[in-house]
Amino acid sequence: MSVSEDKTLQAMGEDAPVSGILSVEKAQRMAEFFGVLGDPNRWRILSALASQELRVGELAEAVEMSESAVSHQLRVLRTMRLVSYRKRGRNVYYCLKDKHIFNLYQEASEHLDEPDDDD
Amino acid sequence: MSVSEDKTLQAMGEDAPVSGILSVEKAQRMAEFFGVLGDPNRWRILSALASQELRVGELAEAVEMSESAVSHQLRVLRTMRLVSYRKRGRNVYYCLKDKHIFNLYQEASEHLDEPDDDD
DNA sequence: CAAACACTTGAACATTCATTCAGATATTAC
DNA sequence: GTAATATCTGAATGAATGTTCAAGTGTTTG
Repeated sequence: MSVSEDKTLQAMGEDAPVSGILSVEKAQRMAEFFGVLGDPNRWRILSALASQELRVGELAEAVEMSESAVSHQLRVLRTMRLVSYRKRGRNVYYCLKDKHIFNLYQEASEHLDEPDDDD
Repeated sequence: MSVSEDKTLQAMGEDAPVSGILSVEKAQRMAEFFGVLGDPNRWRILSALASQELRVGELAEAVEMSESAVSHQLRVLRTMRLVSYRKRGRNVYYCLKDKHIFNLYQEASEHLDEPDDDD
């Protein structure tokens, strides 16, 4: 990326100075990331991992999904670096990778809890 | 990552005290909201509105989409209360509804820009 | 009034995506 | 070694989703 780094409100449009529109590439990356958070079962998995490290089997039982389905979703979450894991024997323990997920959750919650001023 | 002393962390699991898992309903609402942000064209629309209020036609031209497609997406964004609008004559002006979108963008950017410590 | 304009809506189509199911890999137990 | 356990993977199926196209509102202009 040739342009300066983004930290603020202005950052959103700095890729296209004239119209202030996100570049297709950046928009794509944003969409991919948020799309991963666009599934209820993935949120349940993430929330389960918020309190403790869990094995795949425990995770499957906790969120009431098949182990296969959980494994598939964990791969997606791994790809987006939302979870990390460590292998011990034939078990694999997963946990949240960083704190961004909490901030995103909080920000979304605030938005969803906001009253409808006007519509 | 550490578990205690983070109230946002606790909030994520407060619906299900035992296992700390988000309720199906809450997970569903989260997924619906983030799912809306899981499309590149919607991000381009939002970024276009970040700098200025725009009509549907202008928006369509700016993001290089058909007016119909833009209108469809604006309905989705309206449903999630991410944009608001005002009618003037036969024109409809759209703008961003609140600042949460900026915080979400920034948080996601930080996450995406993070180096891969381990994998 | 009719025509042009701005925007919205509904159905159809193509694509994407999450789960299931069967099988594969890898580790531990006997 | 074989059996059992834990997880992963690939193909297939069904559901969800975004765009296009055509038609539908509502508003302004001549």
